[in-house]
Amino acid sequence: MNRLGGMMNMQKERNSTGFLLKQRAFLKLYMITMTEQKRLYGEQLLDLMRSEFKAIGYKPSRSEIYRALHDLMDDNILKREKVKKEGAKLQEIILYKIADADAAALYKIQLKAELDRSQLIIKKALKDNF
Amino acid sequence: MNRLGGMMNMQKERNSTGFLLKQRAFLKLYMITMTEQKRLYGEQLLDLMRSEFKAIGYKPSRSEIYRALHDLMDDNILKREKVKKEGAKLQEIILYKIADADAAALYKIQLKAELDRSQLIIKKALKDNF
DNA sequence: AGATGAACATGATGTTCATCA
DNA sequence: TGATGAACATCATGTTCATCT
Repeated sequence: MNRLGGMMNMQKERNSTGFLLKQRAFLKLYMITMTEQKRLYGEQLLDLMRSEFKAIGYKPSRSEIYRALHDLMDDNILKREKVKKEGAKLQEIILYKIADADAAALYKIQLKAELDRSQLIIKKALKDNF
Repeated sequence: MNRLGGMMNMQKERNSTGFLLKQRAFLKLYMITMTEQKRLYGEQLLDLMRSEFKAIGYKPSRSEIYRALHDLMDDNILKREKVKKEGAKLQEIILYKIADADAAALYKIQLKAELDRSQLIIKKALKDNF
């Protein structure tokens, strides 16, 4: 079916039918921005997201946060730094930092477009149906 | 786990984590509104949706349209009417009409809330990340 | 042949369990 | 014992196939 066998998979990040953006992408965007502002580890990022969106009624799951972070490492946008958690217990946590600022910026630009498009869809639905 | 065994499943229509509304619900809303305005059959509803959203880049699949329609019949919001398609071929099509206007109105109210909430999520993301 | 719908396949995401320091 | 992540389960949705007039 694919005429050029060597054409392979660019742009995985896509909604085949083009409906609203996916939660995973949404979370990746937030993980980047939050990491730009402050070094945090997974559990903190989860708590922060939940408290931020509590009023709106959105409560992301723990796994989805970790999956977003792992994705961003695969994309070479974030990198990890293992750290001994200060305090009594010797526990290891994983702090994230930006690995490639340009790649991060590019991803954000793409997500901006996705968010704008999603907003258009919702606004149109509100106009058409109410 | 469930203290009251007889409590059973009210409110199926829900996003467990409360992210954006699902495509199915979005299409059900449109199917109701379009049917209020004009009696149409499945394939026409599909074409209409696709042309309406072509500019935005959203192209719903045929099956998802039919699933939305079937759902609405299960909900007793729409009902069907088999009709011989006028023109040469004797072909049967299925026109939809509102079965219960109150139920339709109620569903729309609920979807309005879902759309508003989704819009809040997207607006917040635009504000927080850009 | 166009319209409908079921069957099938996959993707997105929630839930549970294991591990590690 | 809290943090991390993998394994598992399920739901949402796209694709393919069958049927009927």
